[in-house]
Amino acid sequence: MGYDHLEIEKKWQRYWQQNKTFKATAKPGQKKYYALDMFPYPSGQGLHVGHPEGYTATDAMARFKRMQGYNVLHPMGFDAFGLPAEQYALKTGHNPKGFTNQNIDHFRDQIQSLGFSYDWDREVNTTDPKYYKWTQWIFEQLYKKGLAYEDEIMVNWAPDFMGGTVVANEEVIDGKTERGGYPVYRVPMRQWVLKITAYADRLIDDLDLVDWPESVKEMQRNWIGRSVGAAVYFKVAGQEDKQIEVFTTRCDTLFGASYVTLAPELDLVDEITTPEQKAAVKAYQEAASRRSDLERTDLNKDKTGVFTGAYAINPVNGAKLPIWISDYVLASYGTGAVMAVPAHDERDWEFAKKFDLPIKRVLVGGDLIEGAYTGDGEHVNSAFLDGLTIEAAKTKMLEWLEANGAGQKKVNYRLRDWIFSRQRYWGEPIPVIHWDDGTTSLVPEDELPLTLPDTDDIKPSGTGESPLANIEEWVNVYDENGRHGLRDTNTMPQWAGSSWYWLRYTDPTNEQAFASKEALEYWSPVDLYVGGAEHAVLHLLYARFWHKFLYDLGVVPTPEPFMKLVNQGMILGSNHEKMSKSKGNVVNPDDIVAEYGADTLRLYEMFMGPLEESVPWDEKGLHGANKWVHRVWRLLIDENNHLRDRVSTINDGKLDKVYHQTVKKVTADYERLHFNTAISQLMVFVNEAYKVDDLPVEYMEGLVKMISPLMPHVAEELWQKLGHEETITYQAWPTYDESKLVEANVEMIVQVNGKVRAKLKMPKDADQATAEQMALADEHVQKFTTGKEIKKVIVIPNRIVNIVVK
RNA sequence: GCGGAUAUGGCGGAAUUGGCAGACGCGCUAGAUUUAGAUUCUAGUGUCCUUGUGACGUGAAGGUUCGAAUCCUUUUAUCCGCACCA
Repeated sequence: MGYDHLEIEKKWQRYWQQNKTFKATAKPGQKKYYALDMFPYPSGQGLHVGHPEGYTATDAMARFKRMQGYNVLHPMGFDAFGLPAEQYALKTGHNPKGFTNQNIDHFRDQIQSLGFSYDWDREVNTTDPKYYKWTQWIFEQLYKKGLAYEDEIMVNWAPDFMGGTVVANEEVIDGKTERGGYPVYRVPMRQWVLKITAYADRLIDDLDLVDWPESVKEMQRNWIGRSVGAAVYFKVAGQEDKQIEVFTTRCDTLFGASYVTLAPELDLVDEITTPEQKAAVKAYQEAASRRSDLERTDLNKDKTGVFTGAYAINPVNGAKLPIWISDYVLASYGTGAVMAVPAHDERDWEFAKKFDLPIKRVLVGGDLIEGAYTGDGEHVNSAFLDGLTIEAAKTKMLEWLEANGAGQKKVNYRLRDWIFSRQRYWGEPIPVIHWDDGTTSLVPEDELPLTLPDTDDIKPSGTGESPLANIEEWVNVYDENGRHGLRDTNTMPQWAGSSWYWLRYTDPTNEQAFASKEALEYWSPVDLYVGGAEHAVLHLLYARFWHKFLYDLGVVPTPEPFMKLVNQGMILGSNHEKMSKSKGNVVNPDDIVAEYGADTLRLYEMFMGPLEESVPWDEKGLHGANKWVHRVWRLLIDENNHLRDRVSTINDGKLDKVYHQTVKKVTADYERLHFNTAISQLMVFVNEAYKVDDLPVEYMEGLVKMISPLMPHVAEELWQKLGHEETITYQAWPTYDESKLVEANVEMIVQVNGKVRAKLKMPKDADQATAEQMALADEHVQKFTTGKEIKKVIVIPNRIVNIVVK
């Protein structure tokens, strides 16, 4: 009878649960390690093989760190507000709560079947009022600090989506909703907005504090899009009370400005347009407003625009510049106005060519017939800037602008404030009351959580408001003086609950605070955070924003939440394509666990390749992983399920070197999350162990410990068979002896002109002369050296001898 | 268009500092065990040829170096992100 995964995995999962083996308790004085997974949205489809990849990596780290003496926090929870549940509710007329909780139970069962060492007493669920009480509390603190405000803004209105809802910019793809593909229109609406832009600089600068993939940092920097430049003020000729503020990163080219361009949507356009141009401007504005963003960018190779009839005065030389409108200038970026320098900006150059506007060179270099010159060079035709290069000219121009009140240094961001309201039922209600007298107030903190009304009557309101608007007994409120008001019917976006959950895990049942100061100080920050690359910007930016806000309030101890971030790669279908139902290449982890066991799945997913890379699923590879699980078992256990006689205290020394090498490599590789190479080293060790007669019990215990982070069930069972009663979870990690790795003789490579010609045993640390002499004396080497002049001999001790001949 | 990443046998991948390219696994070939299959065990497995003590070989082309998968320049392909951001 061999290894029976069904019986053994169930046995140890039960043991861990009954003994609360992984319960984490803050122990001041003991070093801690916080290993975190991005918590899942519990979809109706259940777990996907992609989920266990990241989960196994953090779990292996958690188990490894426990054995190294760390007090480990390794929690799991559910990000359970979200669209599918709401859609289900609208379709079936049931409350999404029951459906969501069912899905959570299913997910939890699936996750538990994989043997992860989570402390389930710390499970969080974003839809639990005890949890979202604190999501609402954080919103209220933002409101009190002026970082949550209502504004009439252009939003993405999707009237056919969910009975009409507003979606965030990032949820719009090619003018359609990311989910469902419904058309999106830009309309003004009153929305809750969070002032994430107030944190723009710190969100960029503090990226230097964390150990994250460079690609993610770069994406965040680009998303925030900080650009340093200048605001320059242009007076409108003949209307001296009117001023146009432009933003430029190239104030050094101000002498080369030949016209000014405004976004067609600007109010100022109507004020300055001359009567003769009114009709043309009006027509252009209408045409532009009808074009979607897509048409204004992707599809638009050709520049369009209309002259307003008005002129602006260049503050630096008094030149009269025509004012145009064009949709290549975006109202949403900067001030919606640019000074056009066609000689040194490609867009301006194209526009000037098309409308035959003057192109004035102010920098030496390039050919202005061909296109704009954007490189560096000496300035010309620029009065006090002549002879300077770009950087020096910028500084000097800024000084001039400031001294003359014509402009100043300015920083601009691409990042916009975060539209925070959704017109949905299944989200955290925004705890705000709008009174009939026009005032607005927060739901008092001691009345939180403001819970969702428990109703099956969830229908679109039809007005653009959420289904909550239909529920009169919830919406209508009266204060102690009988004053009537209406609750805000907006709910928060799904990002809200996930913007602080790692803090809640540190103290998940606290009713006085979102977490105690002691718990936060002990467990913060998260040491390792693993999740998909799709969250590189949004989740991670919002999470950092909230964390920093709480840091400023003095309620969390670190400026950044996640010290090390790793994006696991995708597991592709066996056809190298992304797994999807329509392609029929989806693998269900339940089937793998049933057939091969969780240990095999875990081992295979970690052996497939580097954690960060996307790798195709391979049934044969999975089978190979299973073979190795059995191979380890058989190494130690005989056909009668007893420990083999070969495992004893006898050590003939044959495994010394490879064992110590293995401990060294596996320890270092686990530390770097290089599980695939750690596993390959363990395979090498097992292969060697099969070749010898005596298996020292010390080494076998070391082996079982080293496989335990990856294959915990089989490791527990083997540990028990080795005669131990306690779980392997808290056993000390094996150590290695550096002296066992070195031998008296080393093999040195002898090259002639860089080509390997011999491999010679030499005494360790043989000096240069000895090594050279031995190499030259070698018979085979001589075949390549005789009759040739030896120019040089390079000796790298204990490694290589390279003989250069001619 | 801009930015980032990747490219190594039939496949997944390894090579921590510029020092034996292809560890480990899959697959394949041959043999052993087995009634047979599965399993297990042993040996072999980059390409080429004149089978050697050989030549070539890390997307392509150059370069630096005694020595390059690794460093530099150019280039191609794929993936990801952004995209008239002034």
